[in-house]
Amino acid sequence: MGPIPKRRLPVMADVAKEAGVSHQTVSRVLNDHPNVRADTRARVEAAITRLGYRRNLVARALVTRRSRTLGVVSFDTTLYGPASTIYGIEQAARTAGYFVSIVSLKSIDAASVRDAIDYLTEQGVDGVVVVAPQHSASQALESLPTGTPAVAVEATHRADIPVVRIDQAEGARMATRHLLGLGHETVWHVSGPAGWLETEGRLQGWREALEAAGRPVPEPLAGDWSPRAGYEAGRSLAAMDGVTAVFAANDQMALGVLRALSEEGVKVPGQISVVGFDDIPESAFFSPPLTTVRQDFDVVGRHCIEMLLRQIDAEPGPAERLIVPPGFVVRSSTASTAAAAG
Amino acid sequence: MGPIPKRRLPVMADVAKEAGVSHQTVSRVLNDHPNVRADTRARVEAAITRLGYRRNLVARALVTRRSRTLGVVSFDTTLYGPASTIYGIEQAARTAGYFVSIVSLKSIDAASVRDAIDYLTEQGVDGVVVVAPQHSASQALESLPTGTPAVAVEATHRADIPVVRIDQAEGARMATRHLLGLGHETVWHVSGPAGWLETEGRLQGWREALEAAGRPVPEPLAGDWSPRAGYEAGRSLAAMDGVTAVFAANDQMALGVLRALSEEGVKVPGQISVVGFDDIPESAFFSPPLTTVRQDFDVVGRHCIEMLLRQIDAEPGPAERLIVPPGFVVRSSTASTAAAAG
DNA sequence: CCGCAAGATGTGGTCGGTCATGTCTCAAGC
DNA sequence: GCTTGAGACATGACCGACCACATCTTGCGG
Repeated sequence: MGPIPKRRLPVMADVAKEAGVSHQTVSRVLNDHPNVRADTRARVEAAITRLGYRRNLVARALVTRRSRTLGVVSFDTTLYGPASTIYGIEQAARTAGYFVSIVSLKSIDAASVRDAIDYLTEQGVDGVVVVAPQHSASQALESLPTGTPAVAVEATHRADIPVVRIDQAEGARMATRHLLGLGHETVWHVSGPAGWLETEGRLQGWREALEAAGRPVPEPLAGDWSPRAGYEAGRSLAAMDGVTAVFAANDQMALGVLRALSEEGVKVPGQISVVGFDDIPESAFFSPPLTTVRQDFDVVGRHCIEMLLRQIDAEPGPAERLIVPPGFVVRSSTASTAAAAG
Repeated sequence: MGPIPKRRLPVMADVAKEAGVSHQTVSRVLNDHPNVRADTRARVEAAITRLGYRRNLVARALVTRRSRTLGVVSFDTTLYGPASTIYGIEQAARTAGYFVSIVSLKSIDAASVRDAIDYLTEQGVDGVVVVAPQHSASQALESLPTGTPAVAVEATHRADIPVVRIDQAEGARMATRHLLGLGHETVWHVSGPAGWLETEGRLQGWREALEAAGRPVPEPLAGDWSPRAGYEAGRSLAAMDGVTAVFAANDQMALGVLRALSEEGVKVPGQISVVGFDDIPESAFFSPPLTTVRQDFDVVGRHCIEMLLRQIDAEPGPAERLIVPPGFVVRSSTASTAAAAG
């Protein structure tokens, strides 16, 4: 036996020859058209397995103008939120028979988002979901050519692009009301970085809940989602007088706050109650286990795909806006002031 | 004005007509060939921007037989390790001008890995990186047609597929030696789930370090990477006598251990020292901050792409095996037994 | 002023599928 | 027996790029 001849992969014509039919019939079998006799179909299928034929989706995409690939633009896929959202997106897309091509940005200016979308468009994606909840990203969507199926997570300025978002303000309200309900006079807030839609939604909900209860609104401490930022905010908080309740804009920062307070000898929830946002898998095991707002990222991802596919398949109707309600998980990082006093 | 005519996107021929040249010249400008006169080039470029032309990469892929897309198969992209690795992969791929198509598996049997690879191959990816460090995945790679550029993270049975991996055993040895060096008689281990290569590497390193020092090797407690599993292991450990040092196979489980010990009133590191593995961003802020083995996932991702591209561009040489050394970060969850005694 | 090589540009075929259309067979209906 | 029509299959054009090769320009030496 000589060396195996380096032959190219079999194509449809090869299968056709092998089965003694035309390439068109092979195509019909592949796309299971009704008008193929059972024995012909069997012969073709046998030829396919015999040759190990795989259809070339690139060629198919060229003529159908459908790549069956969806593009995802995201910011920092290392964070729990984006990672989970993308996971949901990928699962839903694949069960629908779509591929997912991902671009994760390290910088969040409008230009890079635009570039990313261009890049994906050039590749011929059938639609795009943008998971970059910053103003800059939201602006970048404006330059998207009309008619390109797209879905935004959190928000966009464009009225013709559907949006899936979690009700951030409501989550913040739940957190704040919970603390107020425990008897705290007011609630301090460690916010996310500027420019993020989540940051604003959570700030707004927190402020609203405070104002609705006629409580003073302390100056928020700005963080950047990292545990370190939370830690620094925690140290400042510990040094201040009269702080009894803190609402951190995410669980990682809440962890930092917890750490700082523990180092300063401040008891949680004895002296200060802490609430987070996200419900990452770790938060149930913080010291103490964290009371937090639950976000269902999975659900967000699935809805994105649903809405995107609807746009691709159907005629464009009015752009939907889907708002996913957050949940609230009470654990041991919050307590009533009565208990604290006692 | 009537409705805007629904015109298709401009193609090369349109640009050619607009610029008064042939499509071939447009192609030459696009691929910046040398033999085009400067003014012709300028005219073509002007036409391109005027028409808003974007080259159709699908058509290009059909004839060049290069999709400039890389496939990634991964298990649970929600976990910090895979997520970070994929992030590194994506960044490196994009700077090299490649797209990344991701398939994340929810079940880890060989069949699904095989399906995923098939799926990607059909789509015409130029290469595949498999980030599924389980035996099953490793086995699935065996059926990969020879000649398909591929890289495995952690391991594979195939000698012709390059591997990038972090030296798990060495990391475990570092952790164990560190604890032994602090005077602990032996070290308990909370391991990962069966079937994972990391689980085995870490078990092996831990056992080796113990045996090298002539210490007894306790029965490991099996976990599943989750904080909850760590928590349960922690409770068992707290109920046992003579436990002074615990090495958890990842940081999340270490967190669970920490939590359980704290609930049982066991002081860390006063009575028991705990070491983790991964160095997730949170671990520096655990209570107490976690001593752990640092894995450079980013670096792994980058190396994967480097090796994959080398395979795609160059002739296949011998398969490389790259072993990335782990780091070790000492924080406050470990202490010497002397201190504990005192 | 011609020849000729190098440079600039055009022509047609090709990648591997799908789609529209055409041909052929065969049974039902008059 | 002949039309008719539907089912089964084949043929050729086409998607939009790249590539090999042909052709037309140039510039320069003799």
